[in-house]
Amino acid sequence: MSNVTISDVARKVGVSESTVSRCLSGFNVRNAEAIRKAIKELGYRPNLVARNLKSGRTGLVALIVPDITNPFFASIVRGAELAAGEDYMIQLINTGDQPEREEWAIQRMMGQVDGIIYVPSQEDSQAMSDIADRSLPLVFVDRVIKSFRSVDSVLADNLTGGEIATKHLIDHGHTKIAHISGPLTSTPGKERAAGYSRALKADGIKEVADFFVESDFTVLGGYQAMMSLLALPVPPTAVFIANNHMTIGALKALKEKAIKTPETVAIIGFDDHELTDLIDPPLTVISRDAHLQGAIAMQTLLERIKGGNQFPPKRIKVDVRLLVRGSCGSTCRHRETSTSDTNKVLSASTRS
Amino acid sequence: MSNVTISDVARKVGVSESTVSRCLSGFNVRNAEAIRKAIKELGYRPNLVARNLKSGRTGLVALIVPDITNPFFASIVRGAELAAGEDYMIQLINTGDQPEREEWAIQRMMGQVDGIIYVPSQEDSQAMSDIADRSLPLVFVDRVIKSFRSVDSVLADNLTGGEIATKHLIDHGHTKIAHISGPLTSTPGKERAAGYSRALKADGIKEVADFFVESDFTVLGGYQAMMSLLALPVPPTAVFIANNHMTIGALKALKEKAIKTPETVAIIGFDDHELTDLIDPPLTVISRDAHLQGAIAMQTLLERIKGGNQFPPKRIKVDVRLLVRGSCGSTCRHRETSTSDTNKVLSASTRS
DNA sequence: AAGTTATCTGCAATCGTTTGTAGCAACGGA
DNA sequence: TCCGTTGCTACAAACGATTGCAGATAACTT
Repeated sequence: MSNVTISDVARKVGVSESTVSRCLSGFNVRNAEAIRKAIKELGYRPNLVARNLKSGRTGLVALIVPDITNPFFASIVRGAELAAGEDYMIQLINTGDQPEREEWAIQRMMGQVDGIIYVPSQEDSQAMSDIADRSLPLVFVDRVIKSFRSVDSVLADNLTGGEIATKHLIDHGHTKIAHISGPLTSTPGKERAAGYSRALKADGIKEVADFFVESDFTVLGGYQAMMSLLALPVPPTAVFIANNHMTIGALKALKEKAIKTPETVAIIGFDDHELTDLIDPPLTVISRDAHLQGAIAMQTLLERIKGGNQFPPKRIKVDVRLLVRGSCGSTCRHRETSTSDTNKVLSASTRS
Repeated sequence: MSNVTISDVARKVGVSESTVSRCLSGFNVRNAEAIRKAIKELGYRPNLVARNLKSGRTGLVALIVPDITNPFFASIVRGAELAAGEDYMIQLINTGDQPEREEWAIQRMMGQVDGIIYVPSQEDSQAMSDIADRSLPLVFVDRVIKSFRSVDSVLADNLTGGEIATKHLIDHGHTKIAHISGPLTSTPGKERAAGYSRALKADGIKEVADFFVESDFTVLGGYQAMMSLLALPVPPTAVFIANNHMTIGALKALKEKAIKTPETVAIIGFDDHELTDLIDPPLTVISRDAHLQGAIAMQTLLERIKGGNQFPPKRIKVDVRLLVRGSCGSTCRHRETSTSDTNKVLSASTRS
């Protein structure tokens, strides 16, 4: 109960409320000492809600993500928080990839936050019609909604990632290369699949329809997809899997079938994990700096909050790199390939 | 910019602001239809900040955790969010286990949220003096601050967990059993270590000072602790490790030294992980339902927000269970041992 | 000492809602 | 016909802070 107000303090000291207020905001005030004493004695804390009403800003930023339990999104959130500093607090919402919940969240957040960082589930969501009208600052992360071309976004270089991953498998002599993709209605699902196709085409390998399985970015989906690949008359000898959850599912399938990796089936995943180098064999993956991605998103949002629409929409792509471990049959020596070095600058300022 | 206010709507329809307000809160109003139409046309959304100022509540609950990147805390947050429903939103703060940041967070949250769910880093934190004065509802999760005996808390049954873990190693014939513990200044660190000691004592095994390494719940700490154990003249044949991060570090150490698990050193961890059954060997752990723990915490907090101090402080303990996999030398058949089944229903597990 | 600044103070309006109170009309029962 | 009830409505006062403005006091200047 925040029952002690600024007027209690004022009364106790014998000055007006405005004097106390000014004292708090750093102005020179005659009885500053007495005021500070009274504040301490009464245990007064300014009511931020009232302050915000007057100032028109809330100091809150909404972070709408599919599932904080996914370490990748957790890192994004962490990075965003670090970049927010002390001025902005984070309001977290998990959507579970349910469009209705996303819509609800957006509606609820409007008028309550100063801006939104949003990882939408589908490229054709309708949840956003209002947000544009009311010009609430918004940044897409990891995925975008197609109809909002003029909104800032911070994506990974998925196309290049998919390409590098597939090329890596080709370089190991594979030609029967499958892809377990995410939903093609989502940005990363679509782009990584495009990278896969492009790499195959570049090496003149014909795409086999059976080798392309569209799944749903979940553990179960990855499991089922891998099972269906293994059941093919001519199964693939290598699989590129489009995200971390599906990779886990696929590995469970391989383990269940007692199929050897990388001897029988080589595996390359997308997005790293704390434990990827402890599993057997250590997993080769395409990785990116999720912290950085979250930090850039927050930074962009804050600029937008401050600057309004002064500058044109940004479309930022974060680097992707190949972490070679054991699951494609390479040596375990870590080799890293990076798409470019353009955003190392931000990296330096946002790291803990 | 939330520039369209309730008075714009009122003016457009030709009624007073209060009529619009009442219409929004479900009262019978003559021009209800016209009002709804005007709201839609103008794109009016009530300013929640103003509403909150009047009502005195914010609809916000702070969740202060050490690190959302730890899947265990992520699950707690997720569980808490689900239990919050649509009435309360979550404000997330990562402290990185830094006491100053915890204190800052608490100060900042007061007067901004209706309640706090808090995972403190140390049992003797000073951050909390104000919170008690101002009787802001509070629930501790996973860890407590000693000087606040009269605050609700939702802990795991760490003592039993440590006991079961150690007993499991004893049952496999081990006598040279080490423990890598968390900080003894934290609740789970202390209690799990106590469980370890109790189990050894129960079987008449003498505690060896060298086999008890106090670490810090981090990956690096676990790595170093395991290294020091391996460097002993007589190294242990089994190790109970007090949390997931340290277990990862310890496994890296074992892998680096090419030491076989469970043949040379058996390992049992605390807290499960998505990938624990994919690593080699699959990891035997003590586990608990983090989702549930978060959900109970939120539920308790909401009761406290509604009911004030009507009921005495709750100290809830969540069950712990043993997941037997391969890292202690058992068969891979999943066996589960649970401390009890009392808290399948949320409200059933209250202990004084 | 008088005039001019500079510095501080209190009053009152304001942010956008909600809500108690009193007024007003319509309606029905006697 | 008159009065009591019902059902809405508008007015205005909150909620707890910030801030423009004008007045008051102090501090200089000459």
